[in-house]
Amino acid sequence: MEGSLELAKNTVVGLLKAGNKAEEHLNSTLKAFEISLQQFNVLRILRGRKGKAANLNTVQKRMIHKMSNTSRLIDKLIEKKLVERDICVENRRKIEIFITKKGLQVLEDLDFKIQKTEAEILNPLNFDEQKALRALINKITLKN
Amino acid sequence: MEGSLELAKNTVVGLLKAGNKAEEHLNSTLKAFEISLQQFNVLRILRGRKGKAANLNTVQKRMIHKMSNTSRLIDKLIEKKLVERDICVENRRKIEIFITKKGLQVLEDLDFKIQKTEAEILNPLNFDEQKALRALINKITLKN
DNA sequence: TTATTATATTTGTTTATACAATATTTGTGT
DNA sequence: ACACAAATATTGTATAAACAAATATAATAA
Repeated sequence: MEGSLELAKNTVVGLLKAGNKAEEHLNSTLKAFEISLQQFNVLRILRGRKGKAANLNTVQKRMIHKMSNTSRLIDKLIEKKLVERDICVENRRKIEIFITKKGLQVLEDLDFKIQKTEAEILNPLNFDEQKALRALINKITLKN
Repeated sequence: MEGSLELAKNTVVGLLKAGNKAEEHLNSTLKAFEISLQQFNVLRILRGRKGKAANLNTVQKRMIHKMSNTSRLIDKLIEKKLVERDICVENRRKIEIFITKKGLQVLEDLDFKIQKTEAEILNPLNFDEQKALRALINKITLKN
């Protein structure tokens, strides 16, 4: 019988490698657009809010990486005119971040390419296997 | 019925988040030992060779991250006297990397703590689920 | 009101990473 | 032997990340 320690070790290492491989793959797709995976992810988070503003905290919580310096990431997106930042009037400690039309346009241009990349990453898995994988991963990620 | 595009997107994002979460968890365990996950992983690769030397290429291929600059990572490990580097006599382009006794000792000190961390990461999954996860992940990682 | 604490974001600094360019050695073809 | 290409590792440089400290505002308590 297989040792559970060995299994856990292999599973964790595999998880890290799979995650990194996916990240590299996505980054190489994004490179032509001069946008990082992090930046792309923030744009998608903002688009998902359908016009509603997001403050830094909200964005940070949904980000892939922990990233204590999301401020600077937002700065980059502002430079590129993909998002805008306002000070929140009800609570001047907070900021409100919006995606711009240009940002939405960039996302639209990227959508298909990213879909293709995602499909390539998961290509060795059929539909049911993908569902199984997502379910297992969610168990890990959503706890706590 | 669920769209396969949506499934793929969620699965990939989940994979990235799970990988990063695991990485953060491991890094925080390693932090007390002033060793990074990358460095730890290289040490484990070298230990796995049981005395045989490894050249940079070999190490690189087994690393979690792609890392074009493994040289400098090795430099750090040498500074800490955890590994040694020689020029390969048969092919002077290559180098030979060994783990030192001190390196092995550090790994031994870490083994239990890392096992515990790995167990914590996978804690929401039972044995069979871990096996299923590993199998799915291997399919993704080992292709190509 | 004033001092204290908590919240939200930004900035400084150190370290790590990505990417490209540069050696250095070996292999190949002429 | 020589020129040229391939393999292997290292280094330079720009960008990103981690971590801690600082700033600014708001909430609370005395």
